[in-house]
Amino acid sequence: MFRPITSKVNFPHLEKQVLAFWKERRIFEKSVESRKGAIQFTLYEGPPTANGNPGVHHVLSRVFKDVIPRHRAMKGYYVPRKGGWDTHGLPVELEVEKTLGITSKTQIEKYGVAQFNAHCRESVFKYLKEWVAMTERIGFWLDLEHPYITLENSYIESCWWILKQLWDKGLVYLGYKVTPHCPRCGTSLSSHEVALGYKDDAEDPSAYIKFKLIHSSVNDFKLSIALSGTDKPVFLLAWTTTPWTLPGNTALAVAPEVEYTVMEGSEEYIILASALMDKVRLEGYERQISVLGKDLAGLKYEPLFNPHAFGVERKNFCVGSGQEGFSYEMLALRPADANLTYPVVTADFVSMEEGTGIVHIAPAFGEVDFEAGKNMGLDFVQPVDLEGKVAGTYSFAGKFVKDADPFVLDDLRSRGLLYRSGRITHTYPFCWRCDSPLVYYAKRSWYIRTSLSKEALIAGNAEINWYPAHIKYGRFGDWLENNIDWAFSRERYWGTPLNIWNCLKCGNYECVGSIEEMKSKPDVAGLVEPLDLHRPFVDGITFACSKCGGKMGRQSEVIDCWFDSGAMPFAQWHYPFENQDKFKQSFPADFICEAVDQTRGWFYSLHAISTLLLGRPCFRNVICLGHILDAQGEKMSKARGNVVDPWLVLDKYGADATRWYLFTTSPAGNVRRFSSDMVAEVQRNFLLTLWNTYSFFVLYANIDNFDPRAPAAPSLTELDRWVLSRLNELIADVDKSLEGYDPTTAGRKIEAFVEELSNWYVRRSRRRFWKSQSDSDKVAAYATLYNCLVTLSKLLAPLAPFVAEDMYQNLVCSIDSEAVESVHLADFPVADLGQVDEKLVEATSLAMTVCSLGRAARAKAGIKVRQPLAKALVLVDARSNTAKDGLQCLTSQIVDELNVKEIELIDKRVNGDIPGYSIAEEGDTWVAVVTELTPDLVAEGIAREVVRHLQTMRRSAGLEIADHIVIYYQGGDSLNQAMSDFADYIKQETLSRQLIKEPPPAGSHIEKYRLSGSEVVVGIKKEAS
RNA sequence: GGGCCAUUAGCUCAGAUGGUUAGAGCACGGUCCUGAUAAGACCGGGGUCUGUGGUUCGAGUCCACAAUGGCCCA
Repeated sequence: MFRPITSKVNFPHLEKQVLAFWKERRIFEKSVESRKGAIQFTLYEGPPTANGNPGVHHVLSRVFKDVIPRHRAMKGYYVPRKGGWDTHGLPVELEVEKTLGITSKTQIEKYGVAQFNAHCRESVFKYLKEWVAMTERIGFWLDLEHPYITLENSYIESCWWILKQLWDKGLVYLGYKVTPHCPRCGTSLSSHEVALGYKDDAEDPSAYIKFKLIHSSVNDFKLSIALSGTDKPVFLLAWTTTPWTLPGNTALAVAPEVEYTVMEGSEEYIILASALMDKVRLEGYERQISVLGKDLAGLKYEPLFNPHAFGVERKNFCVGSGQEGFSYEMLALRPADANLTYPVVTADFVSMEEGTGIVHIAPAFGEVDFEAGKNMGLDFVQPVDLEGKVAGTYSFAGKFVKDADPFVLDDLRSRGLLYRSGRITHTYPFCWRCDSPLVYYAKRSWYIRTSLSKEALIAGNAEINWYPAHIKYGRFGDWLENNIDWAFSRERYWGTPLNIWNCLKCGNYECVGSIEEMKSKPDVAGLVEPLDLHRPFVDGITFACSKCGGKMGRQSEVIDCWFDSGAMPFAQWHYPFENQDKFKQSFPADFICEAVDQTRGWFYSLHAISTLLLGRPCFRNVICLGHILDAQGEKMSKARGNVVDPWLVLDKYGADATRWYLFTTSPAGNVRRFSSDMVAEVQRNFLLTLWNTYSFFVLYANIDNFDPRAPAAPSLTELDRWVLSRLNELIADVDKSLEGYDPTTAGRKIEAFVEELSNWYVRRSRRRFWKSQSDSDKVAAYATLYNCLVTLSKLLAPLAPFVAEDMYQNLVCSIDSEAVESVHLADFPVADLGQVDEKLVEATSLAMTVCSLGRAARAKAGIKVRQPLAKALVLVDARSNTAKDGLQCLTSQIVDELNVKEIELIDKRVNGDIPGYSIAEEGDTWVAVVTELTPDLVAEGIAREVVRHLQTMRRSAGLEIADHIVIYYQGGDSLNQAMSDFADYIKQETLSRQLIKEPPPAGSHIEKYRLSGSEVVVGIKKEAS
């Protein structure tokens, strides 16, 4: 006996039982351990940043992370799955700042770093609970009992080791980086934060500035001819929206191959790009000559503000060097120079879209400017402090930069250096917290020299399979092609502390690669036991400089948390300090999976660290998921209030429905809209169809005491052979799709099969299950359907693990004590291609079309299917004998389905209407049904009508399917005729022993209705058994 | 401003390598079927395949440009 199945299933309830079963029997652990010794298949878990409650998008990535390993485990691989948690980083700090009501670094330091970090640690563990609960509920099998946690000393130590390796290879250096800086908060913002604060309607000055050329620097022939013998000053015209940056100007840039024009006015010459003359609208000037941008290169001009005259330092870029090849960028002080000039340079970033074609460069502000300054050895002048106030002795000194703008312009105007000024609205970033305009500011930062390994990064990427494929040479490939060094230090508190110490006496830098190394340094002091490798505790650790014996203190920065997560292939095992074997077995990963935003996040940090350290990639296959939007296509955000809580969906529809929806509704890489209505649809359309097929089987198999262990009856019908053919095709398709990291196609194929299984195989087989004699045909039907359902449970297991488990437990474990105790411990099905009969599949598909047309033909004539008809004429592709032959074998199925006495396959098309026939056609297929009814056919129709009523009555009387009844009836001639002519048929169909032509006795279930124009009374009574 | 992806019915999605009349599910209206079904069948309404050019005998499909949305970066 199988456990009886109700058709009214509650999936969330069922899933909780399955979860309890897995937990109690430790099925996950067994699914891993039972394959020990087999080839390993490795998943790297991209650690979730545990700084908030998990959302639907986290469910998405976690179910995709789950399905592939489940499949591989069933295929016989050893698939350990180590969980992990990303616990460091700015997001965690921000969350804590919010709860503490703190908004700046100064406040954090005042509050106390130790206490602040203690909050961070606590905050992270608070969310871990939520994450564990969600992970378990959705059936993501992951070892959460032994996860790696990035805040643990062992993890940090591995990170230190990695950095030391890179240090020893000369890949770590100190440089400058232009970062978006909030002058009010006094801190840099991450790119993510900057993205939060762009405003499209920021209003700023739009000023055209005149830079006075040093006449003697003109060496171009054309230019010198044009300007010879004149005393009129020559100006280069540049445009800016940030006048406050002008004191930092140290160069002007032109586009080398673009034409520039010298315009002559009454008092002066002005040079600008020819293409922009109309936009700038110089009035009262005449065109003199034209030259190319490169002809202007090398010209010198007078600074607008000579920094030396205003008490501001002038520096330039150079390279310093330290211990063992360690080098760093530095800015060296330049001597005061009253006759200072700045150069005109060429650059490819000069745009002809706006401005004058001559770009003002201030290397202290703006990344492009800074890079230009570094590459071309320009001067560096920083006239603004970190609070955004102008330094020095300018007339506008002490003012906030934006407030200084009008004063800068006034100053220039008074000296005749402002050509024109106005206002402009454009896009500009503001601090998302305090709304201050951001200032791009060059700051010191530690770098990893990834650009040196660009070729290796690109070569490694060639070995990785990306799903979808376009990421490989698209978003990720482009990112690698444009690789720049990784600025990995952060001036923050909660993170892996930077393991670089600096000698306060001689300036020497040393990188510490392990706890032991640190402890064994000469004169080490400040160690606090138990050791906590976080700030502020590591900040106090000092030791003696290996060069001069001076005191070394730690650089105060922490390491970018992307470095933490990218280090996980090593650090999750505390490699190389422990677990060297485990590391080797699990490197590289076969599979990783995250959303597309990780191309520059985790995908990159993994790839960069692995390539720099070992020269090869650390993952072979990667599914790169699209993002989830709300039902309207809007991004989900707390501010919009459109975030879907995954628990609502999980509680209402269950994890299988949610998983199935996420797998099948659109390809993994697509952006997708999430709506719980769609999850409901998946449940109705797929899961319930599957469930009903399963419960149908159990219902009848129990009535007939079907035993799948009995020797199979080999008398398979065409219908059985068809469904087994489809089943084996399905096995091959699903296996291939999952091997190819495509759960979407796998799920869709299963859906199509379940639809056919339910609506063709079971529909067409009902009579075989229902008939009273237990012959070999019936056994064949049971065996076939059983085979389909058991196989389905295994095919479903990776995708919908809960319902698969329930089916397997009931269909297999309940009757076979030898069977493995869970479907997830079973072997994945292997297709038997010998059972695939393509011709039969094709013929059946044709038969389905014929039935569909036959029903249409009946509908046109207004004849219900219950009314038998004498004959249907069928014409299939006239040229194809195979189609006709194939159909010939299936006529019994068509006869049944169309309720006709006979099918005639004809060879020639009949054109036009034929009297007495109703016709429907589609493509090459043509079906006509005879509409004429004989008295016999009418009587049979009535009999079927009666049966249908009786069946409904049985159900509404609450009888069991196998209960026997007695029938009482009264009615007109047509009823009497049908009851006597078709007595056997009626008795068999309705399980009745007697048909009694009398009024129903008391206690019968009675119905009155009209049949063929006369009133009938029918009663049924359960027969005492 | 740059890059990548997407755009097919009211909604969610299919539509190798270009080839008859562009499909499915949901939703809607009607009819039918049914002792597994919360389902199913048939019919119907609903499409300038985002737009504009181009290549071709032929374009939803290939190319260019544009629009809208999303993501990443400025």
